[in-house]
Amino acid sequence: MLRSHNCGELRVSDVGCEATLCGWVESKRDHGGAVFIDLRDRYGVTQVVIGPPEADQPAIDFAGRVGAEWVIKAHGSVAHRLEGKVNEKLSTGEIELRCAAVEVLNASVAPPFVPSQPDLPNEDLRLKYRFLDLRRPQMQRSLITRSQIIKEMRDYFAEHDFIDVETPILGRSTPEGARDYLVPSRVHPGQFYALPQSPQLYKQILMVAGFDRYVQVAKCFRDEDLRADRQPEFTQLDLEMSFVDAEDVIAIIDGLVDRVVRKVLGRAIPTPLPRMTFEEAMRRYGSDQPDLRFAMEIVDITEIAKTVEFRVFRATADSGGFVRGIKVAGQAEDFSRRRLDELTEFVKRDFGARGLAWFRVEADGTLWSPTSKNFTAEELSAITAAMNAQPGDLLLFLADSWNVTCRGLAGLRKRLGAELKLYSPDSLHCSWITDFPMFERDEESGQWHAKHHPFTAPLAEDLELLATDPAACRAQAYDLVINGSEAGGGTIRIHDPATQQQVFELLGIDEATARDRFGFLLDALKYGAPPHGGIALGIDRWVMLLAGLENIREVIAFPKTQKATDLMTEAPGNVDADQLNELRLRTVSVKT
RNA sequence: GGCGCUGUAGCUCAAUUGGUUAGAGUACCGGACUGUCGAUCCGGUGGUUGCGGGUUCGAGCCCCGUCAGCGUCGCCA
Repeated sequence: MLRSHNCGELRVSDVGCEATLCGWVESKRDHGGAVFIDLRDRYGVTQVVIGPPEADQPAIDFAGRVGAEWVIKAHGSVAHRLEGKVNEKLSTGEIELRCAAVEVLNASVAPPFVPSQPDLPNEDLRLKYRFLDLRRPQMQRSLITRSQIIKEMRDYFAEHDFIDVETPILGRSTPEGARDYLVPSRVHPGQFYALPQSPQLYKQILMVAGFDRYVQVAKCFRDEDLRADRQPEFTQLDLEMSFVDAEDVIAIIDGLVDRVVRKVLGRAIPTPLPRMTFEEAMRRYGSDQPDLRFAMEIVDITEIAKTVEFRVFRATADSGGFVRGIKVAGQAEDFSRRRLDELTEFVKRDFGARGLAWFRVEADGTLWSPTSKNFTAEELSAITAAMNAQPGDLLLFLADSWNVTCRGLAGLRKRLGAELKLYSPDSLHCSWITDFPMFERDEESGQWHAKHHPFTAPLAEDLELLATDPAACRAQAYDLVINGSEAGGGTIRIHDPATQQQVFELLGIDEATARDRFGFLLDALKYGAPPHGGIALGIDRWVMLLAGLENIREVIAFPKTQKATDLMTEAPGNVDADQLNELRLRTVSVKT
């Protein structure tokens, strides 16, 4: 090692010792006759002093010429700082390293920004110079937290008899699901591998093979548009277990959550984690990933709406729609017309709502709204009672289809929760959402789609509904939700060929297609497949949520932009004509 | 693909209603300085206001297009 200590460990107890430090020049204070350098590495910052009596003037002048982000080595003796010169901001602030000279290991050109800069540079600049951005203590903390979380996961599963098995990155494209990233085959011109959206099929095969408990930190790829919490390549903690039901998988993950939160955050989270069915989540929060850090539950006033004059409510309720709303406690005064117009625009634009009805609860407990003249006093007080509204509250209602009221109110809830700071930044709420529907119906084509994936087993008591009422058929599926974000999801799988066949038929996957795309799984299921199930956890999201960050790029060393490019490497890029020829590929331009 | 926000010196930002030569801090360069820790002091370099077009006597500011980053809807079994 070029160093004897790191830049975060020297203390008063080391005073008098010799030490050699290596690191980056975080800042330099040049007094002509003495130079102070804050030397930074992953572990911290230590002040290095080059001045008399240790250093002669040429050495001091030399030290004065080092610049920001130069890499230097400093050898000297650890000394108490002078009386009253302790720096409270540094863990090493009671001491300094007094050196006769510094050695430059590598100079740096003037960086476009420095890691210690208080205002973050624009994100495109951070991504282009990621090697500088990653020097920032915040980024180092995030990636260290990520490493710790993964370490705890691996330890936990190793202790529970899980076997880590790697599965291929070059696989084959399967129908349904997200858009695949494709890799052309040179050996088989015109044919393509697909990068895995998840190791789903492989892990089921591993169960058939008798591995019993499988785990993997798996890179996954989905060619869909990005979001603040979504990257085209991401990492899952993927696992699968044999001879289990949903309770067993949930129990294992409860234990994992407890351990990771305890070991990494030093906090306790009560387990078993609370659970809620899909139906309840949609009814109370309008979302299958509700943010349970705050209440603001949805209230259904459709029955009241059926009796009122107000056409928007009445017509919706009478034609099978729903009138549902939320209460924004104590905010009647703080929401101007303009702000309410903004919310109206928001639910129209983002969720296709026809409008937003709102009421203020006046001091005397009566409701006021631009449309309140369309209601009788009795109707208004019925609404007040249903919403359990108090003077000063603001009531927001959507009158629409079930789906639009769910999505719109969930959107409002999420937005208002953040804007009004209805939860503390460090609150952590984990819960399970269970009993998802097996299928969703495409509203236009009427085609059924698997809500999770086509290998998901129905609840035993709903098995008959497969044939009679697919919409009502619930799945043995469970999602882990952390702070309103989907942090994991899994299912018990179908291990019976007849049921699998039935599901494929419903999904419109004919036998030939099924055989072509995943015949190997169907074959495997015939050779003694144990009942099995599992789950995949979104590691990037776990880290983001546990670190209290709002963006997944903050926990990924080299993330992609919203247009799926890497600003540092400039991927994707062009390739040589030779490479394309070898693959029998040609690009075509498409007029837009 | 739709909607929205942002783009001014290397970096972070300012610039009144559309009005003089686009400013500040920091970084950088030169100089001074022995106890600083956002060092300080003196001096200096640095601008096609993302790009293209338009309106106007006059555009950083208004309009259209375009590029990039971000947020979001669609999409994400």
